[in-house]
Parts: sequence; structure tokens; C-alpha cells
Amino acid sequence: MPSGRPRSLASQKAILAATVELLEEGGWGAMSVEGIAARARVGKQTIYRWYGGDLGRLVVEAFIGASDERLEPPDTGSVREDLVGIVVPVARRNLRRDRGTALANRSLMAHAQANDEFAATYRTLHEHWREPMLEAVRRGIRRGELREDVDPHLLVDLLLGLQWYRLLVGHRRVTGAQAAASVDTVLAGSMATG
Amino acid sequence: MPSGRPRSLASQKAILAATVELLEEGGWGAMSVEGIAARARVGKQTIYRWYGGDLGRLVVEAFIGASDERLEPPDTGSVREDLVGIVVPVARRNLRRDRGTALANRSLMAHAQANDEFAATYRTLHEHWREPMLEAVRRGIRRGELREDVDPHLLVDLLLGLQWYRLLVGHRRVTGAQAAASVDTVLAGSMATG
Amino acid sequence: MPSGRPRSLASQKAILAATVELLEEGGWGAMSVEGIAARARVGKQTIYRWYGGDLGRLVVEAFIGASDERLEPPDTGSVREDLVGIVVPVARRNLRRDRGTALANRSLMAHAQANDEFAATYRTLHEHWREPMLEAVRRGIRRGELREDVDPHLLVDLLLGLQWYRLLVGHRRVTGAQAAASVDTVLAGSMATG
Amino acid sequence: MPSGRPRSLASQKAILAATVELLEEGGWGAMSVEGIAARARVGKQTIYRWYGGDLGRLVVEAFIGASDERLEPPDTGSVREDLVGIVVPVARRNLRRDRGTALANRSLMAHAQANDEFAATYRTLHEHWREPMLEAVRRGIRRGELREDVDPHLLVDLLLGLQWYRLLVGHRRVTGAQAAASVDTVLAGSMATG
DNA sequence: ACATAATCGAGACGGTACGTCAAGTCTTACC
DNA sequence: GGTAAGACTTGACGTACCGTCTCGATTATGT
Repeated sequence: MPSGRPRSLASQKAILAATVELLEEGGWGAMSVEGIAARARVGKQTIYRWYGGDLGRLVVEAFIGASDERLEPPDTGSVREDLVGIVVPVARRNLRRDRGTALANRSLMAHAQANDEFAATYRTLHEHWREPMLEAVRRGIRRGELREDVDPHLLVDLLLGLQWYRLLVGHRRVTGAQAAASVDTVLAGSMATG
Repeated sequence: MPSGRPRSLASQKAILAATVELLEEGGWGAMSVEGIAARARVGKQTIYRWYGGDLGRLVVEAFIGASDERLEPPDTGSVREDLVGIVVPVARRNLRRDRGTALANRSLMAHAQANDEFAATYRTLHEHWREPMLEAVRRGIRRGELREDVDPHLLVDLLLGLQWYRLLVGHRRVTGAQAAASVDTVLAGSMATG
Repeated sequence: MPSGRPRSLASQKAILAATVELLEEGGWGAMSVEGIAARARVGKQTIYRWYGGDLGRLVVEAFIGASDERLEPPDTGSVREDLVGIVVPVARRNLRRDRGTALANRSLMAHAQANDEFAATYRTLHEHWREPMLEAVRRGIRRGELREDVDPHLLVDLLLGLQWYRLLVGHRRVTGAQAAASVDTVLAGSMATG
Repeated sequence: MPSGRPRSLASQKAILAATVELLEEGGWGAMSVEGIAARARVGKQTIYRWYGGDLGRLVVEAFIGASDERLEPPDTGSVREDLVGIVVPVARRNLRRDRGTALANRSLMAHAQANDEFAATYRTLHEHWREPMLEAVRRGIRRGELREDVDPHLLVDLLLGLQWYRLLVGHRRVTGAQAAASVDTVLAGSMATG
């Protein structure tokens, strides 16, 4: 039973639009609550009411949806194939610096460093992403492909770490071939010796 | 033929020290030219004179200066020993969430996501850190320990990526043992077959 | 139909009060936007919003009203009486260095020297003051008291110039008697010879 | 018996010249020890050594030096000629709004309103200017041209007040003819009756 | 001739205040 | 009660000068 004037969809859209515009025109440096409010013909308070002045969240919402798509566990019967099947698309779609989603991902990660409350939520998002990969590794162990003393978290974090590290530092892209190669490299020492 | 009063080394040191202190205490958000000047008992102009108000340069210079001695390339004659010799101390000292430097490192990484100018400078700091590891891998290839088709960047970024990923997401620590294990895991598939 | 938060009377008053206090405590030299803002517990921006950092205008407003009182043209039937009737009160009230109004007058005059836009406005204020005196002289000419070739502006500016010059340089006061004497001196050569 | 390098006359002249130049170009606001030093190609310390950072003293010294020769008391044997000989050139050269010196004079006067310390120094500059005129009037009294009860200060301040008032308010120029007429007007009532 | 001593230019130093910008909060009137 | 407008305090920005200080270089005097 909320009474009072309902949230203005027009304002919401204008805010997100202004955010994207400013971001694309002048990069992060050109963004400010003041600037967005002015561009969107909106009161500053309206932005604070809905985004708490957190430009990171605003940017993420503006570029949204991107990381929502669930990574379905493939289960091809081979650890290598399973992991490659996850890791290569991630390199191609989610964590490429030239994709719009990258900006959202980088913003989220940055925001999590300064905001403990958000960090906890964000962590579960990562668990969510890592789970299918962990499961693939665990299946490999159960199946006898991988040694029993293998640490699934170590393998998975090596693979994801590579991609995030390069995304965040930006010194090098991860090509699809490199993503695949990273799986081979990481698995090599973990295969059960026949 | 420089005339005029020479640059004060005392001030220079005080500035760099204050920078590191503030960064470790409160992250990037706590940094300001004003704050650094006050903490270092120095005029703001002195900072602008030498760093042009570019906090990025200041921070990077402070960090390089603070970590210079620890980055000597070990060269023990074995790739594994060389990499372990670098990667384990990093896990123990530089990238541990419960260390003061962690806040600094996380803030810097976060700031680099929102500031392209700083990102470029920050990248050079990472090059600086990665160089000794790259060199160790290249020596391993030259020595015949590693296969010739090995991609040094891939190996190094896997190892560093692991640590940064865990630091930034915060879901797990990297123990010294795990750091060492990560070297074994990553090298396993790259050793030259005898 | 002005929307938005209305101007804070409390701040306005605090600013003017702080201005007067500082001025009386330490003279012009003790005044600074920063100082006034601090004393008035007000943001600097608020001062810049309303006074544009123009301390002259601020001081004038603080001492206001003073010079608003209209100088009514007396018209006693005698040029001498008319002029004395204006010039003596001015010497006693408006342009005496030890009066508060003097500070305001000196501030205005000083400000007009550095600000052409204000200078134009200020000039009209002086026209306003000179008009009754010019009229008195013109009446004297019409009445036949004064010669026809007399330049009213010359007479008036001699009389007012004396007072302003002494106010601004501060080497001597103009007593009521001297103000009256100045009228006699100036008119002596302008009387129609009978 | 002072030993050591003697004061550099070249520097001294350069400092005074730079002072006048800056003052005439941009008024008091354009003056600063730093600016003068730069313009004069001189170390700041040299200015502090000789003028103690007191721009007022510097300016007054520069102005007196620049106008010294023109202020010789004429003594033609007639008060009128003496005064006209001073007052007309002043109107033509020193206090004309379209001259470069006008900006300097206006700025100085303005600055004196806001700075008591400078005001005192500045007053001596005016004494310096008024002295020849006072002397001319006193000679007139001694000679019997003027009545004995004449107040020399009143006459002089009327004449100078006219010119300064018009310079500062800017509503009217003082032509050479008007300057001469002002002398006649002011003297008319002071001549000894024969 | 050669030390002594005060000057000179240059310019870095710790500071204060400037005028601007944006942050985040608060207060109106309107819808 | 949400909203646009816009004033509010706060705090950092980058700049300009302040008055002091250290340089190396220069120019006299006094031995």
C-alpha cells in the first residue's frame, strides 16, 4: 500500500541515459552526480534517493543484464572440455575489455573494494560463477581423470584469476586460444597418472 | 648549471611516506594533495612542483620506492625455485587481505578502473612487478627447463591472477603453501620432456 | 515563482555581522572571504553566490542605508544659503572619516576604481548627489545672483571635490565652518557685479 | 667602512621601472613582489633587502622619482600664474583618465582606502604634491596679493579636490582651460582689496 | 694576490588565501 | 509523497604570492 506519487519512470530512464552519455563522452572523469542530474533534467535528490550517490551502481544498472546470463554446466564427460566450454565464452563475451559488459564488471569490482556491504553480496555473485567450474573439476576427480589431492579452488581461481587480472590491469587481452591453453596448462599437473 | 635552491630530500621523503601512510590507512578515498601536504608538513606547492598534482604518479613512485629492494630477481638456477621465491613472499606480504598494504593495493586497482590516466601509470607498476617473474620464466626456457613454445605471459599472469583475484574478491586467502603449489601446477604442463 | 530553497536569512545576517566584526577588529587587512566564512560559520560558496567575492560590495551592504537619505533641495532664495544648506550637513554626516558611513563611502569609491561595471552605476549615484547642488547654482544664475557664464559643474565639483579629496587622502577634516567658507570662496568670483 | 659588494644601481632602477610599468598596466591588483622581481629580472630577495616587502614604499618612491623634476615651485611673482603653472600641467598630464598614469593614480588611491599602513605613506606623497601649491599661496599672502585670513589648505584642496574628484568618479574631464578657470574662481574671493 | 664580506640571480621551501567545483543534505512549491 | 529547483555546509582542487632560505656567482675592500 504505498501511497504518494509513484516513482517516475521518465526520470529513471533519463538518469540512466544521461549516465551512459556522459560516460561515453568523457569517461569516468566526466561523471558527477551534479552533471548527471543536470543532463537528465532531474533533481540531485532523485539520484541520491535511488542510487545513494553510488556512481558505480548507477553505471552497472545502466549497462545491466550483461552478466545475468547463467553459465550452464556443460558436463561433456571430460574435465578439459567442460572447463574450456566455460572459460572460452567467458573470455570472449564477459571479460573482454572492449565489451560494454567489461565496464560494468570493472565498475562492480572497483566498487566492492570500497564498500564492505556490497563486497559480501558481490562475493556470492562470484561463487555463483565459480560453482559450475568447481563442479566440473570435482566431477573430474570423481571420474578418476584428476588426482584426488587436487585443490578444485586453486584450479578454478587460477583460470578465473588470469582473466580478471588481465581485464583489470588491461595490459593484455585473453584470446579464446589462450583461454583454452590456460586450461591445458593448469590441468597438466593434475591429471591422474595412468 | 642548475641555479637556485636545490630540492629538499627531506621533503621528498616525507611526501612519499605520507602518501603510503594515508593510502594504507584509508584507501584511495582518503588521499588528497591537501591531506598529504598536511601529513608531510609540506607546502602543497611542493607536491604540485614535482608531481603536477598527479596523485597516480606519486602513489606509483611511493610504491616502487617502498618495494624496490624486495624485487631482485633470485636466479637460483631453477625456474621453480625462482618463481616460488617471488610468489610466496608476495602472498605472505603484499597481497594478504589482513595486511595494511592490501587496502592500498585494492584501492589502487579500484581507482585504475575509473581513471584511464591513472590506469596507464598503474600498468607500469604491474610491469615492474611482473618483469622479474617473466625473466625467470625466460631463463627457464633458455636453460632448457621449459618447452620453447611456452608463453611466459600466460604463466606469470596465471600466478599473479590467482593472488589478485582472491585479494579483490576476498573469498579465500592464498597461503604460502598454496602459492608454492600454484607454481607447481602451472609449471607441470610446461616442463621440457626429458 | 522562484522555486528551490530560499535564501537563508540567518546566513546572510551572519555574513554581514562577521564582516563588520572583522573590519572593526583588524581593518581591511584582516578581511578575507575565508575569514568571514569561518567567522560566520558559513560556506565560502555562499559568500561567492551573493557577493561574487567582492568584499567592497559586502562592506557597503554591511554599513548600508547610510547614504540612502535623499539630499532635498532647500531653495531658500539665496545660492549661498542653498549650497551651505547642503554642503555643511554633508561635511558633518556623510563624509566624515570618523563616521561609519565614511568607511562605506571610501569602500565604494575604491571599488569603483577597479571595476568598470560598478563604476557606471556608482557614477549615477554621484549624479544623484550633485543634482540638487547643480540646480541651486542654476537657480542662482536664473535669478541673476550669479553671472551667466558661470559653469555650474565647476562650482559643484570644487565643493564636493574638496570634501571627497580630504576624506580619501585623510590629511585633514572638513569642519562645518570650513564647508561654509568653501561656499563663500567658490561663489566670490561668480557673483554678478551689481 | 662597509666591505662587500655594493648595491647594484642597475637593479634598483629596474625595480622602480618595473613597479611603475606594472602599476600603469594593471593597477594595484597587478602588483606583487614576485611580479616586480620577474619583470625587473631581479631576485625577490633584492627587493626585500631594500624595501622590506613594503610595496607602498616602493610605489611611492617610484612615483616621487618619476615626477620629481616637474614639481619645482615656479614663483613667477603672481599667485595666479604660480598656481595655474602647476594646476594646468597636472590636469593635462597627471590626472587625465586617458593617460596610463591615471590607472596608477586611481589604483593607489583605492588601495589607500583599504590599507592604513599604505595610507600613511601615500599621504606623504600627497604632501609632496601639495607643498609647492601651499608655498605659492603663502607667498601670495606674504606679498600682500591675498588677504591674511586666507586658509592656504582650503584653496589648495579645492583645486586638487576638483581634479581628483573628477578623475575618480569619471563623470567629466578637467580641461586645461577649466583648470585655469578653477584657479580664478578660487582666488576671486581671497584677493586683498586694494 | 687573496681572503673576507655583502651583493646578485635564481628558485625551492612552508604557508595563507584565492576562486571554483562537486559532494551530500535540506527546504521550498508544485504535481 | 515524489519531484525539480536550488540554497546550504563542507572540503578539496589547482594557482598566486607571501616572506624565508639556500645555492653558485660576482664584485668590492683590506691585508
